[in-house]
Amino acid sequence: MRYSRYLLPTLKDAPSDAEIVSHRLMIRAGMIRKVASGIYNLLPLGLRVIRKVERIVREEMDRAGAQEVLLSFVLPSELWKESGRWDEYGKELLRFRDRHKREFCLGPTHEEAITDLVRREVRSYRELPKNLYQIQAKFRDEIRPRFGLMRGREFIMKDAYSFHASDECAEREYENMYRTYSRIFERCGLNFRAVEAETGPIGGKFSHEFMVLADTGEDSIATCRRCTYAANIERAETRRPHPGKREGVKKDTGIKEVSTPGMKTVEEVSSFLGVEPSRLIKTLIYSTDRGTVAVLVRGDHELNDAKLKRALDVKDLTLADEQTIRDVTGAPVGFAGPVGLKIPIYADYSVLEIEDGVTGGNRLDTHIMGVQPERDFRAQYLDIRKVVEGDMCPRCEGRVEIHRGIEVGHIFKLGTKYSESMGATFLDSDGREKPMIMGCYGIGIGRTAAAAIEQNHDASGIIWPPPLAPFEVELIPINIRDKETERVSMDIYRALTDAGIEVLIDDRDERAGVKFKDADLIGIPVRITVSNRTIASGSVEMKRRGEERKWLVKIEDTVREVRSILNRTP
RNA sequence: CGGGGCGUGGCGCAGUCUGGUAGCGCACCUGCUUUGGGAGCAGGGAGUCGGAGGUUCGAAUCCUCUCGCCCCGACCA
Repeated sequence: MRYSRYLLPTLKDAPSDAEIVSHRLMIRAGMIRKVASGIYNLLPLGLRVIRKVERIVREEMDRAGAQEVLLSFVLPSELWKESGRWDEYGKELLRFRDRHKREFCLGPTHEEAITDLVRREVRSYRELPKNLYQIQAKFRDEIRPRFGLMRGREFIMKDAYSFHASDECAEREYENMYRTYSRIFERCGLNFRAVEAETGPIGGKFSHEFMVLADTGEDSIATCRRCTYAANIERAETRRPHPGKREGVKKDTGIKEVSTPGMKTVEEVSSFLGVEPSRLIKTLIYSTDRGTVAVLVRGDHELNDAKLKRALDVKDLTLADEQTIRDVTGAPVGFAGPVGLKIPIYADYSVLEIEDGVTGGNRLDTHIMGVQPERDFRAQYLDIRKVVEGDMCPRCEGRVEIHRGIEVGHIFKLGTKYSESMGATFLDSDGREKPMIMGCYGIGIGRTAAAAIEQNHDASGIIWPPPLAPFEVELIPINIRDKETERVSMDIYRALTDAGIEVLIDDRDERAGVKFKDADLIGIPVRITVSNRTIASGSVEMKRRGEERKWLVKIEDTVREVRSILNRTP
C-alpha cells in the first residue's frame, strides 16, 4: 500500500476526551474516529487490525469444529418476550418500532436468536452437538461508554453458542472452547490469564473470563504465584483459617466500654484508640429479601458483595438505611457491633482469628474493647471478604497477587435456561423429549485490539504484536524525489509484496522526521529505511519497532531478512 | 439517575467574569528554500462561537430553554 494514497490521518494531539492510552493512540494513529458517544467509525488502518483479530478467531473456531453463521442484528421483541428478557434486560436494550408499530431491538447478545434458529431445525440427538458462531456488531446502550473501543455501545463481538444432548457433552465443549480461547489469545501475542468468573444462577466451575493483564483494566483478578489458581476478584476465595490458631487466648480479659466521641470510621477508631485496624471488627447492617442481618469483617478487610450474596443465597442485598440501623442497634450509623445484637450475624472467617477485638458499642459515641468472637457473640462464619494481595492461596501454599485485567473473552455453560423457556428440545435416544444443554462463548474483537495496545506501547506510539499489526513492514524512502532512492524503494516494495508480505510504503514527499514519527506512532513491526546513504553501500537499514538497534542489509537480501525477522517461511 | 465541567475553523486551546462585531498553536493551500527524527520564510483559505428564544443601539460574552459531550458518584463503612 502506498501511504500517499491511503486514508491515514495521524494526529499530533489527541482529543481531550480520550482518557486511556489505547483510545488516544487509536485516534492519533488514524484507526478510529468517533461518531457519537460509544460509537466509532473504523478507518482503513483500524479495520486491518480488526480483520487480523477476526481471522485468528475464525481459524481457531473453525479448527475447533464450530461453524460460522450470521444472525440478524435487528431482533423482533417476541423472541425476547419468550425468554423473559424483554422485561429483564433493562435500558441497555435499545428498542424501537417499525412502520407497522411492531417492536424490535438491536441485538446486545444472541441467545434468543440462535435458540430460535436451532429449535426450528434440530429435532434429534443424532444432530447434536452443534457449535455455531458469528462475528458481528452488537449494541448495548451502556450508561457510561468510555475508553474508545474498550467499552463502546456499538462493538464487534464473536459470539458462539453450543447445543448438546448431555451435560457431559456440554462440558467437553466447554473444555474445548477453553483450549481454543487460550490458543487465540496466545496467537494474538497477548499476556493473559484465564480466571474463574461469576457463574450466576448456574453455579459450579463452568465460567471463565480471559483477562489481558493491564493496569488500565476495569477488572481485578487474583492469581497465585505458585499454582495455576486465578479468579476474578468478585469470586476469588480466601483460605479458611486453621483451627486452633487462637490457642493463646487470655480467658480473663473482659470486655470494656470506651468513649469514642464522633469516631465512626475504621481509620478514626483505630488511630483514636491506638489499635491496629486488623483488630477492629466492622459491623455492617444489610437489608435482604430475607430480613435484616449483621455482617462482620475485619477492619483491614473489605466485604465482597458478590460472595456474600451467594453465601446467604439472597437476591437483594443493600446496606440498611439509617432508620433500620437505629432500630436494630439502638445507635446511629458508625457504632454498630455484634455484642448483644438480636438479628442473625454472619462473619468472615478472618474475624475468628481476632482475640482482643474492638467493635461498636451499639450506643452513640461508644465502642467496646477486649471483644472475643464466640465468647462475646455468636455468628455463622463464611468466606465473604475480598481477597487482598499477599493472602494465602486457597489451593496451595503460595500467596496471592492482585492484577488489573481487561476482559477480552468469556466462556460460560448456560445449561437449559434458554432451551427450556423457548422450547428448544430434541428427542433423545430413549425416545424422550429433552431441552438442549447450551453453552455460550464470547470474544470482544475491538476490545482485544485495544487491549493489545494497552499492553504494547511506548511514549512514541503503538508497538503491535506482529500477528495483529495492520502491515508487517513499513518502507521509508527518505527522499522520494531522489530518483535512485525511489527506484530502489519501489523495487523492494514489489519484491516484498510479491513475497506475500504486507507493506506500507511511505512515498509521501515529507521530511524524514515526519515519516519516522508517523511510523513510530502506527507501530508496524519492521521498518526499512532507504536513502542515498544506504544505497551508497548497496544496503537498506532495518529496524524493529520497540527496539533501538538498527542494522544494514544488502538490498538483494531484504526479502530474506524480513522473512527471518517475521519468522516466516518462503 | 445524582453531582461537577465543557461545547469557539479538522485537532488542541485563549477570549466569556467587566457586552463593542473573533484570536493563537498545530493541520490545510500556493511559492521559494530545505531533505535521516514532527523545517524556514512569505502569502492564503477556512469558524451560523452547539441550537432556539430573549435583554440591548450592539451578544461568543448577560438571561431562559434545549441538544450534545466529558468526568466523578450511584451500598466501600
